[in-house]
Amino acid sequence: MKLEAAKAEFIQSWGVLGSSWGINKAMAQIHALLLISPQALSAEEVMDELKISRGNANMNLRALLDWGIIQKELRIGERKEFFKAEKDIIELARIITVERRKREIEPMLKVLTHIQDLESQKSDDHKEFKKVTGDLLSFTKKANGIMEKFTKSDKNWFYKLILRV
Amino acid sequence: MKLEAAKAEFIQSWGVLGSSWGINKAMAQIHALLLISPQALSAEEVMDELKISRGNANMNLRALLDWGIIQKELRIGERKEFFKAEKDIIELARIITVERRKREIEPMLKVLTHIQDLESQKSDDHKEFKKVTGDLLSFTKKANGIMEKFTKSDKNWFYKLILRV
DNA sequence: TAAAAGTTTCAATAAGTTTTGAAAGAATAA
DNA sequence: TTATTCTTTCAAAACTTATTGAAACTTTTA
Repeated sequence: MKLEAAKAEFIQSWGVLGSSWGINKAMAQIHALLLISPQALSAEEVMDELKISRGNANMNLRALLDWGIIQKELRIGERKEFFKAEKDIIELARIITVERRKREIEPMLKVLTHIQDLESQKSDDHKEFKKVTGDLLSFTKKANGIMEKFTKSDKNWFYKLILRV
Repeated sequence: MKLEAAKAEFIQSWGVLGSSWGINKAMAQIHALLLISPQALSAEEVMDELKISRGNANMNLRALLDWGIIQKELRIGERKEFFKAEKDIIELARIITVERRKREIEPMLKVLTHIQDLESQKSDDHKEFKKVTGDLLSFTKKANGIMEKFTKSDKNWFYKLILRV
């Protein structure tokens, strides 16, 4: 397989896979492109490589910056901004875990905690509701704990975990 | 807080949260409704409770069946089909893990494995590409292994893991 | 067999999301 | 200051996905 073909396949697939995680195609493809690029790229270069518009590139580069998985690079003597991706996969996983915990797990914990505070009643409905949402809350707390641990531990924690699991 | 209000909040929030995981609102809400319902519900009842159309209810009930997180229940003497959700949260997590591994991790492993087979070259581009996609592959394999372990272990594995982590 | 009770399908429409490209805004250089 | 280079914004268009509701289909009952 030729390098160019492999790159194209990687970028395309990243776009498709991204969708199943609720990440839009352009965002996933920009990320893939920056991941495999040895140097930081300008917005212009991203647009050209992926054949997307200026607005689209700008918007999704900002979203990636916002997630913290790419960074701006400024070069002295150059007016343009360049963008480079976090290449350390464990660090990437860590950042994504931090963000998903913040954006998805925390709101879930908030809702589940809020609805625990129920006027007492002894109907089946009430019992079932308490039981299921209580179980869900306790499970979510545990998953949350593992995620937090992972994000706060050193780089090898994950690999050590695998050996033990 | 009154039970009815808590139920409504849970169902609404499940719908919203679902979206961030790429699950459509109706599907997430039907799941939430069945989760907290002590008895199995008919398509009719789901439509009424959630104010959605017959087609929508049917389509999303089938999607949930397809995921394996709800089941049909047939009652003797009744022509209607009833639907009930898996209530055991660990079992629910297990099923979701099995499916996501199949639908998301496996295609990713396939792509990453496929693009490893590269014509040799010694450009920076080539080196960076091999390194990043190789790292990604090795990380994904490890994550895949953990997921597989979880799905094949007994119910307490997850809780035991938490104590050790 | 016909009627009744239910389920499934699907074309049309609605709703939501992404993308574009032109215009406005900033920052630097001349 | 003005021109130049780059970034950001945003309304419109394109595209995608979800939803509806009527019609077709299936199964059971009488």
